[in-house]
Amino acid sequence: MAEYDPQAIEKKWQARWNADRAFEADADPSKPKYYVLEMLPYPSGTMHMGHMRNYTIGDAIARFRRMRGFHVIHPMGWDAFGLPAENAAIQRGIHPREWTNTNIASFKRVMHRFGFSYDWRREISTCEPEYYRWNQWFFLRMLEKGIAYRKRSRVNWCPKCATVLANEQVINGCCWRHEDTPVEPKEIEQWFLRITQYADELLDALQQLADGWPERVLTMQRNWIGKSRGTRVRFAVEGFSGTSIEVFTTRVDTIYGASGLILAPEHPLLATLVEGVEGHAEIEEKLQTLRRRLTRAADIATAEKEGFFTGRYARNPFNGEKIPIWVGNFVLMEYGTGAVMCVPAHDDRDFEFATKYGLAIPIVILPIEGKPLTAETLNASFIEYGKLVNSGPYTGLASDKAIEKMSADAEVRGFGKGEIIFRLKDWGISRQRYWGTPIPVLYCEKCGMVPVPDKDLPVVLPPMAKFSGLGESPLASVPEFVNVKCPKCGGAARRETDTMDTFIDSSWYFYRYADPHNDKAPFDPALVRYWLPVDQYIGGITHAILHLLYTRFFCKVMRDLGLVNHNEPVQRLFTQGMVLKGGMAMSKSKGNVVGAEEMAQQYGCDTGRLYTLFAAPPEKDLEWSEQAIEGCARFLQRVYRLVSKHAERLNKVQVGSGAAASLGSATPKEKALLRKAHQVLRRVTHDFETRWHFNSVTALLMELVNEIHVQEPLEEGVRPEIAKEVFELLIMMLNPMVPHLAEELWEILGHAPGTSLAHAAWPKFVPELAAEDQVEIVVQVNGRVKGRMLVEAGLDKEALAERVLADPKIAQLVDGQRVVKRVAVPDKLVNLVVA
RNA sequence: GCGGAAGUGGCGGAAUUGGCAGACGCGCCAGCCUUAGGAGCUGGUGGCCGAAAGGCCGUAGGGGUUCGAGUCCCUUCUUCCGCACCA
Repeated sequence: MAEYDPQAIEKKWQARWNADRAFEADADPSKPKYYVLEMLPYPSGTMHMGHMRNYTIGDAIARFRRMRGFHVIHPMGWDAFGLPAENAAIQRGIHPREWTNTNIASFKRVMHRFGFSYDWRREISTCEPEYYRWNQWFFLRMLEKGIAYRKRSRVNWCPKCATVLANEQVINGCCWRHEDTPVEPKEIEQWFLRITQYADELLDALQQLADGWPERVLTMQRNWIGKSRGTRVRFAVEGFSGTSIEVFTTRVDTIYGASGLILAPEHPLLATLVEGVEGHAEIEEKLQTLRRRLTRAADIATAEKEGFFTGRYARNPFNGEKIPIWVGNFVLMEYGTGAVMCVPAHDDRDFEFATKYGLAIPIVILPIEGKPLTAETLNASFIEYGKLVNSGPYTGLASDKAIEKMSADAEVRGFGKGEIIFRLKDWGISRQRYWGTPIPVLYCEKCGMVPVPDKDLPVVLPPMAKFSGLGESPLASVPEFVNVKCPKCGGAARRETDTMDTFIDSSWYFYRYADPHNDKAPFDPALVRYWLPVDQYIGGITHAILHLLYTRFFCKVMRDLGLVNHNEPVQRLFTQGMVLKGGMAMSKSKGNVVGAEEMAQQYGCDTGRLYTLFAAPPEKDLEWSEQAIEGCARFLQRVYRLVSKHAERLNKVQVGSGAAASLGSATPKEKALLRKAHQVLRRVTHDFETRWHFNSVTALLMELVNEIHVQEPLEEGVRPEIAKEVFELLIMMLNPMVPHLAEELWEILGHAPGTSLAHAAWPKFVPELAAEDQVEIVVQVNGRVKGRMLVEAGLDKEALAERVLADPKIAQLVDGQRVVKRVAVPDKLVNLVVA
């Protein structure tokens, strides 16, 4: 008998699928569609089993859905722009395109080697002009709508390289190539996308995603958007008529307790304020120190609070009180107004600051219940809502009422208003890098900023010979690229030399899959209407915030452009766990990778697929074990041997009428086999449809195989058509997970050569076949298991209790005791409560 | 600090709605087969007591609801993850 030869089998079936175009599907409104999407990879390094887990899960789902009769779109592509390609160019002298394309070729080879059921006609690569021209097109549309705009913003600057560094190139506050050189902040003009315009909608729509997205992803997005309701209040500065400082607070009810204002060290007003103040030079120096610490400290959050008095005072607009203006390292310029009021009695941070620097700590909120606060007993701030005291006309109000009233009053009196602010900031997309999408605008001496007309798209990334990693945006060093004529006036103009953040590429790529070769538009809306939104997205938790927020934002922009008619791009999201080796995520630098190709070489990809599905539920991390994988290899061998052994007897037999019809005449062995097979089928189908616990699915299939072994020899007491039906059930259930072996066994069992299982109909669960004739009833006395007995299945509560009590052995258990209560659960148990 | 997830044998992990805890696999033990085994097959494998029958204990700790709790409620502890001086 032939042994299981995964290498030969896998090669054979991959060639067959390829020849049959088995996984190609075109839009067909008469059929239900299903969009399974795995996050597109950044092609870098070698593929390891950590990568493969993602695709294996997606492939199992795609294959299952096909068998369920869906028209499945399952595409793959490459997130091909990015910094590592450019770094490789700098370090090894390879062009980024060459480096990237080599990696893509290698990734693709491995994916083919694993037999993933992709429709390769839809493959995209984001670094090709055919793709990124549409990034440019979207950018121009956003420019028209005022969503894209320019403003000055801070970047990391390495003085030695004389270049801008990406965040990833900053290590411990220093340049990645000059580890002793601190990065300096530098302000340059950059492009932004107004994602904040959609902040409210991005937040609110999370509710609709509650069913299909993991709770923690929703929470992370919610926190990232960070909606906060509060009040903006303007404090006039003493001695500067017309100059005021605005603060944002969520607790305007505590404002009578403000004993100071604290500004962020970068606050723009500071320069004016401290000018001419006594000890000005000293103050300037302190400011410089604080600012430097802010840029350098890796752990700002845990840093001790530091600050100093500016020498100036402001007036609390509510009570006219004069309060000192301070600078504090813990006040963030990026959030709110970059200035806070200091209410030590009712804010932890202010309390710490005030205690350190001796600011007053007036109490203005008292707890509703419990002991009132006094200055003597106050050893920490009281931050909860309560009742106002010492607050002028607001004294006696509850916090929530006071906030409402005081915000309204501030507006009436003209020094503030209620406001909602977000933590979310606009998306800075300018990158001073080469390997990305050129931003399609130019700057004309006469006309200023001019968008590149649509007809001139794409703005093609010029080939570059040298990558020094020095200087500003690399594109600035290519005169043929930079120097152009203004499309408006024909005069001299120069191109924008920055490229786009690569998150743009991944924000809409899965729309392009629906219509990947369209050269008139990013996609045909009709095709997108059919295929989108994505039914199931699968990827790592690492993208829980940025990618998934940006893609939601893009969807809403496309909707407002009239390109799509849905509000959310992804209906269900699944975040799979990582693959660990030695407790750590696989990575080349840690030297703990299990290469996908090596793995396929040693065991075959089906074994690798099965192991990644079996070793842990898909959402949990999975520790790679060389020992445990042997178990999966053994199981597949066992299945192969089992089917081969019976093939000769079974492969001429027709299965068709179905076993259900002949149930009445079935032998005990046949009944046992069919029962197990259908019990397993019921649970496997449920798992494939809802929660994808492939580990449990695999265990069930192992149980079925064990049951078949128990019923051996099948030649005695099992008709071939029944045996064959059971084998077919097993093979079809295996197909989504180990498709190559399943196809081979299908053929061995007598199906015409090349009859692919890819579109075979998923077997139908037959309840009568799964039903037990007899069930073992657990008999409990006072909740403790005391015995078991076999009864016919389906007895109702009363009948079951009667049957159990009629049994002499059971009667003995409660002999002489009074049964005060009988609890019966049909087909499960009887609990006798005795006094 | 805030938010999220989770704690079950030596290990990975099972356990639809509250109903036999430990399925399935790894490892380990014993046996069979074999010239040999890092192959295959059979049986065993939560702890304690017991020759056995059987009994007691057991899902991080404590308490509760219930005829019955890994599952529900309260509480304490631990671990992992995310955000983190967000005013």
